[in-house]
Amino acid sequence: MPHFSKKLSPSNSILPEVSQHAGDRRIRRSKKALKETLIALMREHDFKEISITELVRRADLNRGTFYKHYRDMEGLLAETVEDAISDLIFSYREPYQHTDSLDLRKLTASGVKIFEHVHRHAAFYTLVVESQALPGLSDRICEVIKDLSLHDLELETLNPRINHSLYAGYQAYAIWGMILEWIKGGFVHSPEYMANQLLEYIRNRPAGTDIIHRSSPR
Amino acid sequence: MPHFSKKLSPSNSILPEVSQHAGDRRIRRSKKALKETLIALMREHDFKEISITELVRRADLNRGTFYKHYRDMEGLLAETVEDAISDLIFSYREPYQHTDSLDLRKLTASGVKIFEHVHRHAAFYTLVVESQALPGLSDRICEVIKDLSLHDLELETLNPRINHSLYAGYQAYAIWGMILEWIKGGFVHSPEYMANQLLEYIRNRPAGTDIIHRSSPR
DNA sequence: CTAGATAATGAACAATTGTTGACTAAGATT
DNA sequence: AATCTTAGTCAACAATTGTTCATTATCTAG
Repeated sequence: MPHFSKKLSPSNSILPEVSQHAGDRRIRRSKKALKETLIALMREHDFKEISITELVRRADLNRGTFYKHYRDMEGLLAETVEDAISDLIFSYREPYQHTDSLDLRKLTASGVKIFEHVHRHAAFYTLVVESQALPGLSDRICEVIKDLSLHDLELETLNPRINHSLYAGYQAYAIWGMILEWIKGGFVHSPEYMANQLLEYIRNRPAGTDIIHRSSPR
Repeated sequence: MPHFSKKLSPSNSILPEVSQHAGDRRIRRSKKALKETLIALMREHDFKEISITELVRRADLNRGTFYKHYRDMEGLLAETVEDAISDLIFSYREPYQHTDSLDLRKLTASGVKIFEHVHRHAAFYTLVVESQALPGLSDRICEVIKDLSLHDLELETLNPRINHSLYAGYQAYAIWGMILEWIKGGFVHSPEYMANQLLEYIRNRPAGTDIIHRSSPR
């Protein structure tokens, strides 16, 4: 392991540690340095204020190195986000080995995994969301959630009156909406609480929505 | 009903025609020119490619004029989006005069108005969403939907196990998820269809979500 | 209509951006 | 270990950005 500057934490634990699939060690080193420095700078200034010149100066890299790998600042942030996404996808796929045939369990198991993923990278998500910077972060994440949950739900949703792609968008963004509230609230709830809430929202409908089937409760 | 086919309409009907509350006519003129030119340029290049220099050249304004009103390109786009938001808020508030006490009606009446708003500005929403540019457009719109629907739903949602702010985020982003699918699909559905789908999603739960209470229906 | 206010202009300015080419250093492959 | 490949460096470049200032044009208040 080569020399790290002692200024900040020696290993930046915010970064999801992915996209190390580049063959060349030099590329890995440079990209990692750029991502870590970006995160560090985002803790000090708004994303908008960070200049590429300052970034590479802090990362102790030549400016040309940045442009060799990224088109612009958004490109770097996008790849940093993509690293988190990879972990999300991995986390999401996992629980399916040990689910039984109950659709509800499947859905909430997925939900739990998503919430756990976000919670694991809480510092990262907080930073990115609060930095206004989101280069389509919401959209990218929802795209993933949508694809993943569409894959599950379209087979289960028997009601022929329901438009599947619209419903997938509905569900995916709904979950993301919960996550945003969670983030903005500073993660005061546990991932399990979040999953239980999701379950609650799907299972129980707000007052007045069950007009048609309402009967006397015991 | 916006006209799509023609290349460049003489008066750019995409712009929601708001934020004209600035007292000085010169400011109104400049801002309007900048917004219209921005829209025009976004039909040609990606948002990222548009330079302020080119913008003001096309708008026949001095570059200093731009900086007098906006911090940067995102600022201009943000205000353009804000104009649409104003119309959304207005549209949303409207239907509440003639709703009865049924919460479901209230909710779908709100939904209808939101869908109608988006449909009215279809060209605008398509442009902004497809331009990747969204300076937090999703977030801004959902913020509005959330505030508006939270105002309605928190009083109606009797279930004490439901976290209201989380639920508001859930509902707001869910609607936005539907809208995004709608936009990306090229508005093949009518606003009424969208509202009916929303109703369907809230009223009917997907198969398997009613496990616990499932018993012989009677 | 006049006078004060201020938006718009035009010109400078340092700084940053995005790109290029020649050169050096490091890693991958046999 | 030798060598082919390519990442990283350095310097230069035009272009754009963001800012300032004096001047002119236009608006609003009275």
